[in-house]
Amino acid sequence: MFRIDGMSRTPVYEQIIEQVEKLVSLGIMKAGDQLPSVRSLSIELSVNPNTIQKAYSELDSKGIAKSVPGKGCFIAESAEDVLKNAGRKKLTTLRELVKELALSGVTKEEIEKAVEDGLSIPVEN
Amino acid sequence: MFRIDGMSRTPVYEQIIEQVEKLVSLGIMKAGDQLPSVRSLSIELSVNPNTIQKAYSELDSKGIAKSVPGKGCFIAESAEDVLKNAGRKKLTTLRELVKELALSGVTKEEIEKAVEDGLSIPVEN
DNA sequence: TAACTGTACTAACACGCATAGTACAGTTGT
DNA sequence: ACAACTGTACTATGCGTGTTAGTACAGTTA
Repeated sequence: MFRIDGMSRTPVYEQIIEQVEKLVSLGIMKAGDQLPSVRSLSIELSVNPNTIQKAYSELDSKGIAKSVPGKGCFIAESAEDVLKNAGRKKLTTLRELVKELALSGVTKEEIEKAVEDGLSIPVEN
Repeated sequence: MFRIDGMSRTPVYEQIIEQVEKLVSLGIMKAGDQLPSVRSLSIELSVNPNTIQKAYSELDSKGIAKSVPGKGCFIAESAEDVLKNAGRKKLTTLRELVKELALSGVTKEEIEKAVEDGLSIPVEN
């Protein structure tokens, strides 16, 4: 269910966070669904339990997951909303990236084509 | 001429690189123009000379600047081309960001508007 | 010659990521 | 009640990287 890229510069715990968010965004996981336990996932990914806990506790802080001692870690009711709002904030990043591309000489057409591609391609991974 | 954000997670030397690239992209600096000396810039930004050197030597590796012992560090002839090609590669980043936004529930219209904004707004900073 | 330039090198420190190990408390099924 | 699971907390350690500090050397220029 999860996959870690050991060569990536982004920390393992962040990779996990991103993947959980992606699963929710894709509708593969919904509010109430249980995430793998800290220990089982740590074994599956061959990482330390503390690393998983860090990811889960951060997901908890964000309002994307809810950890319940003794029971497990579950997707929170607020998850979808949180991600939707986070997405809106990323629009700023998009604006800046487009500006940056335009500055470095990439044509308007190339940019618009890339956007179109991103919008049309349904899903992979 | 340069500004460092100490709170940012991106290393100081990378911030310098980005700003040099931006200056070239904006046409503010052109091939042959001299960058501040390692020592003077280190004082101006209150960072270690080694940090500046790291930035300059990386800019040299990229083909954006050319360091000449005894003389200084200058914008390379190849700078514009290098940045133009780098920009094209960032189109992939753009595609992925758009896909990510679409996934998290941001509408096509919102995305296209952000792109339009990025394309239209002339320049600031 | 003096004052500037880039370059090279070692040592040290700080911080964050990750590991290792242990322990405690709540929940669940038998 | 017990065993087996859950999340949580805490300390200690190792490691990589970014940064600082200090010194030194070589080329350029006035």
